[in-house]
Amino acid sequence: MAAKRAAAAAHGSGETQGESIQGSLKERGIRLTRQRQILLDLIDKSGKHLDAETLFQLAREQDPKLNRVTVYRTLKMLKQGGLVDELDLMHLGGDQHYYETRMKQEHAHVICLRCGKVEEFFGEPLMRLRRQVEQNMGFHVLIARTEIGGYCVNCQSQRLRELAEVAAGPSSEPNSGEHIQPRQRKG
Amino acid sequence: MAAKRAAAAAHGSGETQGESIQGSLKERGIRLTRQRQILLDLIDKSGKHLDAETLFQLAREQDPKLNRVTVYRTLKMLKQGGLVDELDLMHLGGDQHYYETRMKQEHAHVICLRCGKVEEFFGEPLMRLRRQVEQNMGFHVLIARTEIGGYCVNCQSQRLRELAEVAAGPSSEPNSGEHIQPRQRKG
DNA sequence: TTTTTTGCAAACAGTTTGCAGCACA
DNA sequence: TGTGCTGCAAACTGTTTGCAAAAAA
Repeated sequence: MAAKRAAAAAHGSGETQGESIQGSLKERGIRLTRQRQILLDLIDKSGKHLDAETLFQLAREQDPKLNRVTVYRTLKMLKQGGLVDELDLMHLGGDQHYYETRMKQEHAHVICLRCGKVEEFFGEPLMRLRRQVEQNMGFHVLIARTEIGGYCVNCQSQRLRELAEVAAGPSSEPNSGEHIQPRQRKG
Repeated sequence: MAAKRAAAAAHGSGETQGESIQGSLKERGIRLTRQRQILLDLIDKSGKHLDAETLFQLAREQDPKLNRVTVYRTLKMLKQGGLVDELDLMHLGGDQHYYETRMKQEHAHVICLRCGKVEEFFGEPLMRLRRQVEQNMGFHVLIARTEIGGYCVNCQSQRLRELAEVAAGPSSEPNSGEHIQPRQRKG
């Protein structure tokens, strides 16, 4: 996988939460091209965590000429501008990155290592953690990322069921919601 | 060839964690080859977060024939065996992964995006978070990873100083401790 | 001897770069 | 109309795989 430089970009820390990504870009004098419009729309609307390739596939449905490279460049721009956050989601689906708009409240990502379901956890421990790091270490926090891997409720009971009826085939009905699929290489 | 040395004895790091990695492996019936011995020693001793390439370079000093692939395979094995944790450290140094032994207490990694210093934060918010995720969501947590990016105390004052004396050259004395260097590509 | 494990070369995934031409402000 | 943006091809990084030879148990 490729290397990317995690440039210490100037994330405007106390930013006004109400603005759309599009608005923010315009303010920064960044051109709002057709391609970018498509990509921003997708990122903005899709509640899911998209990776570059998925985003590319979706974008191509609207503009078949749109190039993969443009997706990467746009994502990089948004990341450096502090408009999207980059996630790894425990690398369950491979080594690609996932993106979400940065407008939301701070949260952890809770990933089921069995079914790939991704849930978000909001709560005071996260604020507390941030505050403590800032106070105890004098650190100025710009980005915080928490990812938790394990087994979701469904998969836990699922597993018990499977252990019980050893002979039966897989009858698992996956949870609703967002899932990333554990990736396996060729071979 | 150099015989195997039961290195479990003396590791100068004052931690008597109970089990050594080597011990755990033996229990699992995994062969303790010369190469693995070297790699395990390095991972165990080095307090730092090593990536595969660095580990490879260090290992090669002891055994010039040792191959990069062996490093990856060993790391994969250790990861799957739950003996080491895989970190991203905010991708500051690129997209490679970093590794640390899993024996320690749960902690967050706090990375300065300017000087690359990596510090560890231990504290109750982390336990609290884990507990809440388990209780509120019925989730069974296996791995938790928190990475925080921002500016360390030194770099904050450093920045002020730089803004003040615009003309002067870089006089920054980096912090002591572990640093990863923000990487830039060719070109 | 039997079963792993290694080394080597080559493939692979995800991402980035260089450059000529196109398009937005 | 000029500067920024796009598409294309090709490079690049980090990692994995297939297979024969080497080394543990």
